[in-house]
Amino acid sequence: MKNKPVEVTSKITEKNRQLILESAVRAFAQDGFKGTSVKQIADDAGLPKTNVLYYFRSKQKLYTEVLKNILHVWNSSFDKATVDDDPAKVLATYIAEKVEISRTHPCSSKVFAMEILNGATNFDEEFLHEHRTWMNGRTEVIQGWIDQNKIKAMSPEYLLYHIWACTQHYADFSAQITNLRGKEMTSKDYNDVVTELVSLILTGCGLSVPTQFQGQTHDAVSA
Amino acid sequence: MKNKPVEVTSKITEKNRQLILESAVRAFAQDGFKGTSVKQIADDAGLPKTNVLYYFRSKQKLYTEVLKNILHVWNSSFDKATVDDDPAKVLATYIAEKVEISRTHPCSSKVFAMEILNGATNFDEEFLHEHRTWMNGRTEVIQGWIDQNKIKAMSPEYLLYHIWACTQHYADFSAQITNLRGKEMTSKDYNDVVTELVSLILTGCGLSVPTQFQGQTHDAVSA
DNA sequence: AAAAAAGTAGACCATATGGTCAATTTTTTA
DNA sequence: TAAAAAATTGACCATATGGTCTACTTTTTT
Repeated sequence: MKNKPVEVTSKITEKNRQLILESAVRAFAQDGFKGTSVKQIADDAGLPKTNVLYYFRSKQKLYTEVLKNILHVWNSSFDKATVDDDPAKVLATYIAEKVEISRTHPCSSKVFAMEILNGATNFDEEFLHEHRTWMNGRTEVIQGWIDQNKIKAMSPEYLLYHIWACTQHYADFSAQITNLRGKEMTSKDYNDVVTELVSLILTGCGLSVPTQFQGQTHDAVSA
Repeated sequence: MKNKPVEVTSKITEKNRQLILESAVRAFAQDGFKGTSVKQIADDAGLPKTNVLYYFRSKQKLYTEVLKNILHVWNSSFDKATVDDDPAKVLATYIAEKVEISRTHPCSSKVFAMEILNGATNFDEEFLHEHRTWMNGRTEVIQGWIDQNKIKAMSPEYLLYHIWACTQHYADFSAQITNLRGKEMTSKDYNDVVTELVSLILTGCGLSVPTQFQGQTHDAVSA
């Protein structure tokens, strides 16, 4: 009786690869590709440096793997939205999801940001093409909403940039935010961010905010 | 007759320091502090490595100097705005200025971004304190506008984060944007960004857009 | 023009780096 | 249980790194 039929990688391989990847994403987020040493990652993972090179054949290959893993996280419900969906709900949900990713995967966001800062030279052509295709599809949907007068006339492309910018900001610039507030953002603070940002963007698009995305207004007057 | 009374640094010192700083900001923007080598900077400046260490005593000191220079660029007209000013004009001008800085000083913006990504460990306490003070002053002004019902009730703090995020995005993520558009942003594109962003943010704040910040609407109907 | 100061630059050094090799141990397979 | 495969690990290597030292040249000062 074979109890390991299709499984190509052994348990121990999978466990160690995962362990290394987790250390790697933290390290690369701290110091970028060039600034991170294999030893640093190995120490963090509690393994000898040789082991890291054993599982991933080089620092470059490891980095590429980290990058690939990150892109998995990026998927969102917006990917499947159509022109027939309600733009307010779709955009608000998208914003909420992206803020949530910033909160739960700050290191991934940072590695991604740093890769682009450094010139985005480590993405393969396949990903770049996919990304362009995704963008074209999404701007078409938004343009469709505009054509149907569901949202204000505007550039769908820049709108998406602005949503990305704001949502990723909370991961990438957390050090600055922490300094300004004197303490780290809490889970509740992230909820406030969603409320504020959904209100800003949706109002900016000429949409009203769905009730489930309305927070307590700061100086709300009860009826 | 002394024709060099107070001048402490000689012409040649000033020229070389400037030359090195310019190479340094480009290099650090590419690879971050740890990832950049002194030789890299020296080669770019066309000087032997020893010279770079002669003018700035260490890589760390050079980096700190680069950082300090960047902060000079950051000043804007918003710094002096008061609660009596028109929020629409002040915010629109601030957005326009910040986008312009992203366009004209992309490397500075990138170094700053990377420094924060890496944990913001190289700012001195003086700067951090100044930054907090600036923030307190500015959020007070915005809160004043809210209290006077000039703009919608919202968190002034998050509003500023979102303005920063969007405006800096065009410098920091230029590689991604260039890939998506298939070509670099032109000066005209940056004008469009200002128009789009001012419209988004101001509308989001419940303000109408000052005429000088209104661009050609995409499907505008002339009277 | 002589002395002092500022600037240039190659040689050098200790350390860190990415990566290879070979030897050994552990795990899996038959 | 024996052979094969997978995993571990220290020794090792060529190169790159930040930085110093020393000798030399240029510029400035008096």
